[in-house]
Amino acid sequence: MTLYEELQARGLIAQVTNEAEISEMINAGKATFYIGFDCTADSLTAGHFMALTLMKRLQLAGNKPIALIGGGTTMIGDPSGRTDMRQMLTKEAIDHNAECFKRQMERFIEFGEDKARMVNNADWLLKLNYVDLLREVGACFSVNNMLRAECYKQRMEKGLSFLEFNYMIMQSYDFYYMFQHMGCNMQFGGDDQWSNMLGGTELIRKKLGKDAHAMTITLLTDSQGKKMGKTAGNAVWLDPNKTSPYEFYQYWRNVDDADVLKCIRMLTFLPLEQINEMDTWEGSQLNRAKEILAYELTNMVHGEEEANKAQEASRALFGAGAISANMPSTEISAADFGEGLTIVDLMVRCKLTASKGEARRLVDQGGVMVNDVKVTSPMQVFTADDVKQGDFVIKKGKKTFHKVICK
RNA sequence: GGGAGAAUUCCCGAGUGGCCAAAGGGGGCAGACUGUAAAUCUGUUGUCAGUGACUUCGGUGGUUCGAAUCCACCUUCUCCCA
Repeated sequence: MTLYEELQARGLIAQVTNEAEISEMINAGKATFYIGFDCTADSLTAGHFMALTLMKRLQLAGNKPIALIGGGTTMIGDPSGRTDMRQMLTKEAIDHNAECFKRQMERFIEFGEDKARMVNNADWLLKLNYVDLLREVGACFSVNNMLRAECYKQRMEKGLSFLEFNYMIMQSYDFYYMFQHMGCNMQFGGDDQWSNMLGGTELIRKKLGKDAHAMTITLLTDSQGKKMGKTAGNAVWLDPNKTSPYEFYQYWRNVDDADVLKCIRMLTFLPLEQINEMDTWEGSQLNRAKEILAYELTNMVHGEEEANKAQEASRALFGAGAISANMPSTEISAADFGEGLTIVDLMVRCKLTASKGEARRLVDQGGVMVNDVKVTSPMQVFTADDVKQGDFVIKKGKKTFHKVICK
C-alpha cells in the first residue's frame, strides 16, 4: 500500500489540488511540504496533534516537512471558521507562544539537517513594506473572489475587519516565499484552511508560472459534527501542566462509541490491518478499543512512562475501585486544616469545584464520595488526621478522582 | 461624513421603573439507567451565608424612595445612505 493510499484509508485526506501529482510526489518522498501553526496559545492542542502525526507519516516516507510557526500571521489572526474577531495578541505573547510550540514539536518531529525544518514567518512577514507588498502580490488577488471564499462567508454577516481580511494574503505570501526560498512545493492544513491555501497556489501560479500543491486534512469531528479535542469549551492541551497525562488519557478513553475507530485510524500509527480487525468489535468490547486509543495517544504525547501511569490509574479507579498513586492530588498542610475542613472547603481547595455553592449542591445531590463512602452533609468535617490515616480520595461524580495529601 | 439600531448572567435570547439573580433554549455539572459510551428521564446551573445578605444586565455619571429598564456622555458593533 502506498503512502497516499494509506492516508486515504485512514480518512485523513479531505481535499487536494491535484490527486495524481500529489500522490506520486509524496509516495516517492519528493515533497517538501509545510504546515502552519498560528501561536494563539502557549501550548499545542489535540487538534494540532493530528497535523503533527501527518507530518510524521510523510517524513517517514522521505518527504521533508517544514513546520511553520506563525509568528507573523498571528499578528493578523485567521478569521476562518470564526464568527468573531480574535483577541489581538501582543508581540511578546506571540513570541512566548512560539517558543512553547517549538519545544513541544521537537519532542515529536525530528528536526535538523536533512530532516524537518522549523521556520517562523515573522522572519519575512514583519519586514514587508505595505506599498511594495500591494504592488507585488496585492495585484494578484481579486477581492471579488476573496469575498466568495468560504472562510469569509460566515463573517459577512457579523462583519470582517480589514486586518483579518488580509490574513489570506499573508498565508498566501508564506507559501510563495517558501516556494522560492525553501523549495517548498506543497502545503498541508486543516480543511478550514482550504481557501487560504488555494490563495497560495494561485499566487505562485500567477507570479512564477509554476504549480504548487495543497492538501487538506479532514478535521477531527465527532459523530455530531463537533470539533473534537475540546472539553466544555476548553482545549485538550499537549502541555502536561495544562492538561495532565491522566486527563489527556481520560479524554480519549471517554470518546463516543461512534468515534473510537475513526480516532484510532486518524491519530495512531497502528497498522491498518489491526485497526480493521477492531472495526468488527461491538458493544462493550469497544471499551477495549478506547483503552488502546487512549494509551497510544498518551504514549506518543507524554511518553511510555506517563501512559502506563495514566492507564494504571484509570484501571484502578474504574476497575476495582482501588486507590492509585497516579491520580491528580492536592497537598494541604496540617496547619491549613486547623480544626478540620468541611467537605465543601476541601473540594474548593482541590479545585474540584469553582465555588462553595457548587460543592454544596453536588453533595446535596449525592455526587460526592470520600473513599467510596457517600458524603451526606456539606458540613461534614474532615481533619488532618482523617487524611493522614491512609489514602484520602474524593470522588466527584463518576469520573473525577482527586487525592488529598497531608504532611 | 450623514442617519437608524444594538450591547443582558458560559453561549443564544426574553425582559422596557418595583412581583428580577433576571423567562426560554443550548451547553455544563450531578442523580437514575449503563459499558468510564450514546440516547432517555430527573435535579441543578452568580457569590457568600441555613430561608437572608452581597455583587451582576458594555463603561462613567445622573434622575428616582427604588433602574437591566429613564436621562447625559463615552466605548464597541451592526445596518442604511455617501
